[in-house]
Order: sequence, then C-alpha cells, then structure tokens
Amino acid sequence: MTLLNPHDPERLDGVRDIPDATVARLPVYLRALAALADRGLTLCSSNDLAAAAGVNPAKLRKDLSYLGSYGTRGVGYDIEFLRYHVARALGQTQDWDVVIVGVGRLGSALSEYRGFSSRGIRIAALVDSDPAKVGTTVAGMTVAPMEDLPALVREHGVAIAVIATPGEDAQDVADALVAAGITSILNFAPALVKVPDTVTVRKVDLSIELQILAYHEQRVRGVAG
Amino acid sequence: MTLLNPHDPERLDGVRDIPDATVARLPVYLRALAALADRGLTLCSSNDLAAAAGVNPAKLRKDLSYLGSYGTRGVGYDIEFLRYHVARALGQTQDWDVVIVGVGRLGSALSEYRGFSSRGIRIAALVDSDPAKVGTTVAGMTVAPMEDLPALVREHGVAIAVIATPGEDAQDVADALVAAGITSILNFAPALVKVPDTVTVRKVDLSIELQILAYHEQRVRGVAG
DNA sequence: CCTTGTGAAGCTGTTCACAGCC
DNA sequence: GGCTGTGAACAGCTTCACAAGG
Repeated sequence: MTLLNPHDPERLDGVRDIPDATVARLPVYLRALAALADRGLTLCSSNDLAAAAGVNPAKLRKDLSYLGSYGTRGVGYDIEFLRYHVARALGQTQDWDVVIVGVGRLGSALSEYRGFSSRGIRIAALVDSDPAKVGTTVAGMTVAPMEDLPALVREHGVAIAVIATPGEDAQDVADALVAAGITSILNFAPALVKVPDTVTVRKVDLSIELQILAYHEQRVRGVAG
Repeated sequence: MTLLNPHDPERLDGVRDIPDATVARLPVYLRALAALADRGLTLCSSNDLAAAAGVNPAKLRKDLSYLGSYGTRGVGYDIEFLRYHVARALGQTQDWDVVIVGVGRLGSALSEYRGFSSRGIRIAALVDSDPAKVGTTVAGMTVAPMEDLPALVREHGVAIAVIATPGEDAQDVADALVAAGITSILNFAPALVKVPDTVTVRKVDLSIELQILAYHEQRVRGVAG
C-alpha cells in the first residue's frame, strides 16, 4: 500500500504529475547519484548532489520534492534510498525494450552503444527497409525487414522506437511504427514527423545543435570584432 | 548602414538579443523554408510555414519578429528573402569549422554525416587520443593526435568542437579543447563537463532521451493497466 | 545548528487577440 | 479582407529565502 500525505498530488494509480523539466533532469540526478556511490559515499546533501549534477541546489530540492520527501532535514539524502526512488519514478523498475529503425552509421553506432543497459534500456531489435541490410548482423543482432515490425513489437512488448534513417524516410517509418503499436519515438532523422497525439515524439537533431552553437559563436565574434 | 527603429533592441554591432528558445527553433524554420522552396513556392503565410515547421503560427511570428520585420501584412513572407535573413541571424553567412574528438562509432558516424554542409557546418578535423586510431582515415580525413589540437584550432580558426568519447574521457577532452581555444562544445559523452563560463556547452545524451520516453510510457501504462 | 521542503517572487516562454498595414 | 507584428494575459520554470524539523 502506498503512503499518501495530504499535500501530495499522487493519483490513485500511483502516478504523480512531474513537470517535464524535472523529468528531463531525473536521469542526470541518477547518474550523479551513481557517481557519488562509486566514490564510496552513502549520504549526500542537496549541495553535493547539485554540484555533481551541475544544477542549482534549490532546483534539485524542488525537483526531488515532486517525487516525495526522501531526504532528512539537517542530514541530507541517503544515496541508495534516493537512487531507488528516482529510478522508480522514471519507470526503471523494469527494462524497456527499444527497436531501432535504420542501421546506417548512426543506427549501428546506437545499436552497439554500451551504457543503455544500466539505464533500463534494452535494444531488442533492429529493422531496416534496405534489402541489402536485412539479414546482416549488427551488434550481434540480425537486421529484420520492415514487414516484421508489428510482430517484433507484439512479441517483445516494445513501446519505444528510434528512427535513425535519412530524413526523407522518417515519415514513412513513423507511420509504420505507429501502425505497429509503438507509442514513443526518438527521432534522429532531420525531419519533422507527424503522429497521432497518443504518440510521444522526441527529436534529436545534430545539425541543429551545431547551428545553435554557431549562433552563439557569431554573437561573441560580433562583439569581440 | 543598418536600419534602426526605435523599439528595436538592436545593438551597435548589429547583434540582437534573440531568446534562447527562439534561436533553437530558427534552424527548424530554415529547414521548413527549404522544403517550401523545393515545392516551388516563393511566398508563404505564417500559417503555411508554421505547419511545415510543426509550431503554432503565433509563436512563429513572434520568433521572426525578434529578427526584424521581414513579412508583408496581408500577404505573407517571401521565402527566399526570409531564408536569407534567418540564415544571417544564425550566422550562416559563413561556414563554421568543427573538430570532432573521438572517432569511435558515434564520432565516425558524425564525421560521415552528409547534411552538415548545407547548414553552414564543415567538419574540419578529427582527433583521437588512441594511438591505434591516430593516422587512420575516417570520412576521408586523417585522424590527428590530441597534441595537434591547438595547432588545428589555430590553423582552421575552429571555434566549435564535438566530444564523442566515452564519458570518463570527456572532462579531460573538454579541458584540452578549452586550452586549445575552443569556445563552443557539443558534448555527446554521458558525463557532465565543467568549463569556464566563457565557453558554451550543449549536451546530447541518448540514454537520457530514451529514459524520458520510458517515463512517459510508464505513465500511460499505469493508467491503462 | 544544519539541511530539507516549499510558498512566494521573478523570469522566461507561449498563446491570445487585435491594432496596424498592405 | 487578410495577414503580420505585438502588447497583454497566461503558463511554466527557476530562484530565493525561510519555516519546519531532524
């Protein structure tokens, strides 16, 4: 049975409403907690953890307060205890199977990335529309054709997919993913994909990141001469 | 001579203060404008462009208003004219040379990515600390040792670097980059890097993106059963 | 006395709705 | 009449500063 305190926005199903900005930082906190634990620490203050995570201590405390009250006033946070509760809030009590669509350079790099597993992420399948790639082995997995998507999604209970195709294929892939029952998509293709609003899409665009940095460079150059 | 209107926050050096959120969307608008131009259009309304970029029309107009007044009331925007001005605001009147540190799978994938060049980004050099990789050819370039960084930065006038190393090397690499004169860093390593505040760092963390999606999945699963 | 947890203030970003202009 | 540009309202996020509590 879950403990409920009166000012707590916990819902009946045990899911709290955590602000987006906070959710995006929880994985950072988790990593910082792991780093502190690796140093042999068992306890930390919000100052310690905020420093390790690169955020303002007040922001850290406010973020953690959305999960519950897991610290001790005058003392700090028990690192393992907090780790457990942050992981739980993120849904890391289970592993999440992910399918990667597109085994070009980026897709292959992602497939072989070690570091997902300790974060509750498991690459369950690779898919590509190119017949020349189907059947080849990447990261120890056999690349499946697009037609297999619905079966793969069903069998593995996959909910999350990564699009690592050229931009022009992204919308077709997204449509296929949605049709196969995927409800969360991480899109690396440099293109906007449209999906029903039951599906969450996050976008990572490498060119855009560099263009933003170029903007700031230009700014300081303009001032400096 | 630059035109100045009274309510305009333009500064003497011609550099305006554009909100961060707007800067992050300008590359998206640029891509959307390119897509409209490819369709043979020469003119578009804020509705058209907002739809192509996946944003609210009011937000688009407000964003563009920070650059200046480049539309025509009752008519819309001249696509080429607006493209030029958005590109200019982003600093794309020149190409920006970028150095990539770390030619593992991700670094190699980035090196060979076509699509940077049309966005004013040029991969100028590859660097790796692993002697086994130094001297090899990746994406048509010879991988240089870390010791060459200062010279490379000086010779090419590089201001922007990408860290594509394992997390444990990221801080050392960042220190070397800062020492070599780099002032903007895109960090793909799953680690926090500390730099002087004269240096801008942006972070792309693949695990974190997937963890955020997993959170949302867990949320809907909790409700759905 | 120390550190958490949190109202309240302040800031940034988004959206609305309409004045201004073609 | 139609579409842009923008003040004003609103929503969300960050920071402050302090009460609460070990």
